[in-house]
Formats: sequence, structure tokens, C-alpha cells
Amino acid sequence: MMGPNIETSRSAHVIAARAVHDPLAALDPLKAAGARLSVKRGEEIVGEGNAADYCYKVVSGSVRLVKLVADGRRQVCEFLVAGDFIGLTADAHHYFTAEATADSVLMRYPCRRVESLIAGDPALAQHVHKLTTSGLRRAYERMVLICHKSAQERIAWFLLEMGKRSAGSDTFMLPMTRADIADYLGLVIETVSRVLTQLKVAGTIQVRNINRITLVDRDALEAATGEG
Amino acid sequence: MMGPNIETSRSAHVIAARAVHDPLAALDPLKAAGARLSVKRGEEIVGEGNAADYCYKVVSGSVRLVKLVADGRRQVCEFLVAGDFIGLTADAHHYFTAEATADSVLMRYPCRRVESLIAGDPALAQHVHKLTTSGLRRAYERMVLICHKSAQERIAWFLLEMGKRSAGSDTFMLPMTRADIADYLGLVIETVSRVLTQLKVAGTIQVRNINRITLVDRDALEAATGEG
DNA sequence: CGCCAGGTTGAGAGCAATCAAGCGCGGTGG
DNA sequence: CCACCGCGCTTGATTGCTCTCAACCTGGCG
Repeated sequence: MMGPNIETSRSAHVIAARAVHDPLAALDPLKAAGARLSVKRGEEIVGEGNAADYCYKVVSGSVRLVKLVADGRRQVCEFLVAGDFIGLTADAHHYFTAEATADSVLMRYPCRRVESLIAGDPALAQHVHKLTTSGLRRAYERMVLICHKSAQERIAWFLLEMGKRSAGSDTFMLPMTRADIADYLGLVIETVSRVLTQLKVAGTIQVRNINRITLVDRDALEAATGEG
Repeated sequence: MMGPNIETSRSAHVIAARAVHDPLAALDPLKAAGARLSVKRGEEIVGEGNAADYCYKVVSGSVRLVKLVADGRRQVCEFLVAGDFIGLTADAHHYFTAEATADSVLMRYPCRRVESLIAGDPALAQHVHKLTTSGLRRAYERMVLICHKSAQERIAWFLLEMGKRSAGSDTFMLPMTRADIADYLGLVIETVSRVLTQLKVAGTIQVRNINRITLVDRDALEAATGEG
């Protein structure tokens, strides 16, 4: 844990400078230590309670963070896409299960290596901390959504959110099942299906090939979120 | 801004050693820069969207982190007690409102000072990161609670949680109103009141002076959470 | 061609929200 | 000292949104 410190502190300013453009570029030295792996839809990446030996970066595809409930139900805590990190928990164990919702490619890094890299680079440390607080902010916002919004409002919000992730394109694929969406929004499959049908017949969205969505009327969707 | 850095980097190993007992002892150099302030019940400490100039540590009392919804409702995202931090967000703005649920005492620190201190102390940085991930873990767990548990189960869980905070004592004060509890658990005041009454008549708890709770039958409460 | 997982649609029930009224206690002022 | 007031809490009656249970559909694949 002391070795890497020496090496990274040597060029702290250089790394900080690069960080302006891509803070995570500071993780470049990890390339050699990282393993590229492909996972199929439904495959588990980390299990809740597992030792946090490795953390991951999503290269492509889509990942869900879930918590499993005693009675067999699930809570989808977050959907991750390309660029997102899994398992930078600063703890000895993962507190969630991560599974691919679609065929995905990941980079796997030893947590110890990442941590020592972070320890030697305050700018990187701050960026990683920012990623976590950002996750916390999103979690808080979703609590509002779940506790104070109707099924229609939640799904309208969700579709707009997915739209933003697709670089603003009006047509995009949902890389997860209705069950995933339901468990993410605190609903059941049937309710998700019903609301999507309602939005479809109202002409607000189009649904093709099950998971291909087109946002026809963004204004109507915005209005349906119950915000402003 | 430079003063603390020099002082802390000088004795990094000493601080790391102390950190075993109290990692936040590394914040000691801030004592001089910190201001002690008292806030009354209901008073706002930070407002959502405010510039993150200051962060706070709860010395005594109780604080709620809330998000305000357009229609006037609220979501209580977290309750904080002595020792907890407010506003270590690594961001320019606070993404929640913080208010005292009871008369409280806080220490206020300039964020810049704290950040530079963190930048010079990897062990402290990791500890702060750990605090944030811990908050995220709690948020995820509460999503499970809100989405998959009944009103009875949520309140049973809440009472046990409050019991743990009281050093395991069976009798303790709830430092917040029914409205706070409701907004924390995704319920309404009336439901909280009804369930507390049910637990009272069932002999599971005692309620005295409105907010003084005694856990009479912990086993029954555990069972009522719907876990194991 | 048949299977199966994922999705849709329908009927009905239930839990918590809503609406409404009343209670209890602490504080304040006459 | 007592009457009043107001906030927080309790309790009751009713509504309604979503869940549950159940049947059926659809598309991909061996």
C-alpha cells in the first residue's frame, strides 16, 4: 500500500492537469492490471456480501444494481451504463448484487490497486467521491419519485431519463425488461405494462419490438411527470 | 489554506495511526476554523441549491435531510445525529435541505478548508468516502423498505433502528414529529399514528409523552419487520 | 412445430391515502 | 389562576390507486 504512493506522488500535478479533461484518465496505469470481460444478459457480476476484491467499469451494455429481499422480490437500486463504475465502495464487501441487464463488456480492476492509485492522487480521489455523492443524490431523487409520484408520473420520468442517456435521441432501446423497470420504480410488471400501453394509445410514445421506444410527444411526457 | 496542509502532511503516519481509533481526528486542525452554532427545532441549516461554502458536523440534537417536492410535500432522505456530517458533497451546491428536527448544536467548517485537509490525507479521504458510500447503502436499503414493506413493517423497522441509535436502550425519545417519520418512510401522518396505536394496544411498545417510546417486546417488533 | 420467457390484458381485492372531526398539551395573555 | 389558542396527534369514514390473481398473447429458438 506504500509502494504505489511513491510512484504516483511523483507526478501528482501532471495527473491533476489531465484530470481537467477526464479525471478518470488517472486510472490509465491500471490498464495493464485490468481484465476485459464479457457477460451475458442476466449474468451476475458481483454478489451482495462478496469480498470487494475487484471493482468494475462498464465498457458497453447495461448493468443493474439490485438488492434481493427475503421473500424473493428485488429492488433495482440503479441502472449503470458505459462509463459507470461498480464497487468503489471503500468497504470490504459489496452491499449490492450487480447483474447485466443486457450482454455487456466490463473492465475489471483489483480494488487494492485502484485504492492505492486514489490514495496518491487527491484530484482522482475527489472525482471518485463525486461519483458516489452523485449516486446518493440520484437515490434521494428516486425516493421522492417513489414516495410522491403516481405510476404514470414515475414511468414518464423514467422514459425521459432513458431518453437523456441516449444522447437526446427520440428513439432508443430499453436495455432492460419490464420487471427491471418495475423493480426500479417500485411498481409491478403489470402496472408498467399498463402505463406504457396508456402512453402508447395516447400517442405520447411509440413501442416497437417490445423494447424500442420512440418519444413522440416530449412535452406531454414532461407534463405527465407532474413537475413544473 | 496552506497552513493545515503543511501541518498534516508532516505527520501522515501519526494521523493514520490515530485514524484507527477515530479517523476524523485528522480534522482536529479545523477546530480553530470551525464555528459552533445552535439551531432551534425547525430551523434551516442548509438549503437545497445553496452554494456549498460550509459543511457541518452534528454535535448534539437531530437533523433531517429533506427534498421538497413541487406540490408542497417533502421527502425526508435521512436523519442525522451526533457525529454525522452534512454537506461533504464534493460538489459546488447542496442537493438537499438540512433542518433541525430538535434543538441542536453544530460545528460549521469552510468546505475549502476541509477539502484541502482531505487532499493531503489519503486515510481521511478514504474515511470520508466511506461515510458517503455508507449513506448510499442506507439509501438503497430504505428503497427496499419503501417499495416492498407494509406500513407496519416499515414502522417496526424504524423503531428498532431508533433503538439501536440509543445505545440499545429500550426507552428513548423520538427527536422528530410524526410528519418527519411519515416523510421518511413514505407514509402519511395518519398511517404512522394508526400503526403506533396498533403496536401500543398490542403491547409491543409503550408511548409516553408523545415521543417517549419504550420497546416492550423486541422479538415481536423484529417479527413485524417481515425479515427472517 | 411446440415450447417458453417475457409481455399484455382483465377482474377483483386490499392497503394506505384522503377527507374530516375531535383530542390533548403547552404556552400566552387577561 | 383560568380561559383561550394553536400545533401536533389521534381516530373515523370513505375513496381509489395499485397489487394480486388469472388468462392469454407474442416472438424467438431449438
